[in-house]
Amino acid sequence: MTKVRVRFAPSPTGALHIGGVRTALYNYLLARQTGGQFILRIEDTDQTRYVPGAEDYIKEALEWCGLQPDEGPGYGGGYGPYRQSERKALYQKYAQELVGKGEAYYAFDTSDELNARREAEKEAGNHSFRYGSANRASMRNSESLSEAEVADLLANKTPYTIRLKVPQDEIITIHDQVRGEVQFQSNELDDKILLKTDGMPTYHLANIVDDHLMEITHVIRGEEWLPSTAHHVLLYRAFGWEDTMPNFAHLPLILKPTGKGKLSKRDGAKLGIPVFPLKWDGETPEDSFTGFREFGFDPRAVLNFLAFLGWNPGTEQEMFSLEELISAFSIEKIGKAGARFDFDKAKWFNQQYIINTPNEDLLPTVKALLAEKGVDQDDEFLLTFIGLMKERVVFYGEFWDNGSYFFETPSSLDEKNIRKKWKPEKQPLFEDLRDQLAALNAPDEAAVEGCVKAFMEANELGFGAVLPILRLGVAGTMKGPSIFAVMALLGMETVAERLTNSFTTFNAIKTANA
RNA sequence: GCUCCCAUCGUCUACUGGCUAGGACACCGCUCUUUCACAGCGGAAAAGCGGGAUCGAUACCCGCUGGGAGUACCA
Repeated sequence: MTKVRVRFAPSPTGALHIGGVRTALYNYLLARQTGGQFILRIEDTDQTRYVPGAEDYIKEALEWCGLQPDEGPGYGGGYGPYRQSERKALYQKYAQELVGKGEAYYAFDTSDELNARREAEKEAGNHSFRYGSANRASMRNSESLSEAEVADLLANKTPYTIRLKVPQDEIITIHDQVRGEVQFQSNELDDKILLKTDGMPTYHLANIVDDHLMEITHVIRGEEWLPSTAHHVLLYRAFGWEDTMPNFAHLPLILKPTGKGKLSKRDGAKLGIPVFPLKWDGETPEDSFTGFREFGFDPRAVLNFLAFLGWNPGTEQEMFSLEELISAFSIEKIGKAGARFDFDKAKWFNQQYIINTPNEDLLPTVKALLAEKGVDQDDEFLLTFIGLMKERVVFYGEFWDNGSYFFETPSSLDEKNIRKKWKPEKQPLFEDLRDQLAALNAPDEAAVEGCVKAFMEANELGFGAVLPILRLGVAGTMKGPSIFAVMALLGMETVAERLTNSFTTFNAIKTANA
């Protein structure tokens, strides 16, 4: 396979959307698979939309996912700078080159004039006004004005844009690796602005210049770019770079979980699900969002989940490590239709990852998370705890949420079940069991089980009469791992103490309810 | 409005010009477990519609419908 150079080129206007992470992933996979380079380029040519911190967010998000760029701002590489704002002079030079070649021209129409024209056309019933070959001559530009007039306007520092001179009556064919051949009629295309009045390039110019200079071989990006690809092809042609034009692959969009349209940050807030990799602290609460990381996702699960949104290996395997994705990935297998964001599936992936990760590998994450809750337990205890809990956990945070009773007296009690199961008259019996357990010397799970079973037999009691009381008394809940294992880990001292206190509490609950 | 893209279970999807259209998530039931979960087993669940070409179409072509994107001195 030929070596590739691919780029992920986000705009630093806020938090990186999860769809962007998928785009980055696909680019990364292709680069790794071929021994090529994965490049991060920051497209910050719109100064009005620039958001401080967004670039750091993008990098942190990629790194959290394990998608380290080979080149990019802060990552080195011989094709820099990788921030478009630092390449301004370059774009101006290339824009001028195009004007010189007659492939682009100066346009002096102001935004206000253009808006007024659009309005007027609309009133006249023309809903699709565009600045293009059909009406270019009636606008104020170096195509319609005399050379002297243009020279004069330029000499007077009249603000201008540079527009691409789209040819007339041509069919532009693009070859998309996902969609096949797509054709556009050039008369439908407008003369896109390449250089804005502030001297900054638009996406179209900067993108083509950079992809060319950075020797990009494959452009893998969202489907929203498909319509403007015709312009991009025209640009390659205008520069005479057709022979090194990259391959295009336009990815299907990620759609809302329910309803119409593509996934938006509002869906996250509305449905209480993350749509960003990491949390984003905006200026206002409305502009602040949680991320998959904060939700308790393992980045491997996020990647695995995202990989399958719009791509499928064609086999029935679903769990893929990054390494496996690298070798299995292929552009040909990317789907064409938009994919709905299915949070349930994301949860399932996460659960699978947690279950299938060795306890030792889970330890650092779980330990850090418990430390925040003030837990200070030795690794041996924690490892057993993880083994007991991991198949009952979907998000990392649930190790604490569902297992805090391993570290402190249960804070909440399942009163409903206590009322149902607790028989005050049986208290002496359970005190007897408690004492028998307390007499055990550091028993393991089997020993605890043996003790309880012997007790049940001696008193002719069934599991249903004893186990729920033990569970409720020790953990406060009916849910959880084997009660024998829980007690063995907790130790008999703690067990006896909790049971003693629980009997009192149980009676209180009973009488309060009576 | 105009341009472009898309169309298999509720969701993500597989396969194929001829098969009971396969898997996964979610859902329902059973087993395991007197908890929860995991796991196993089973169930319900799909080719949008209409035309063609073909001996035969979910598959190829056309139209319709539906969905999506673009249409900025935003990316």
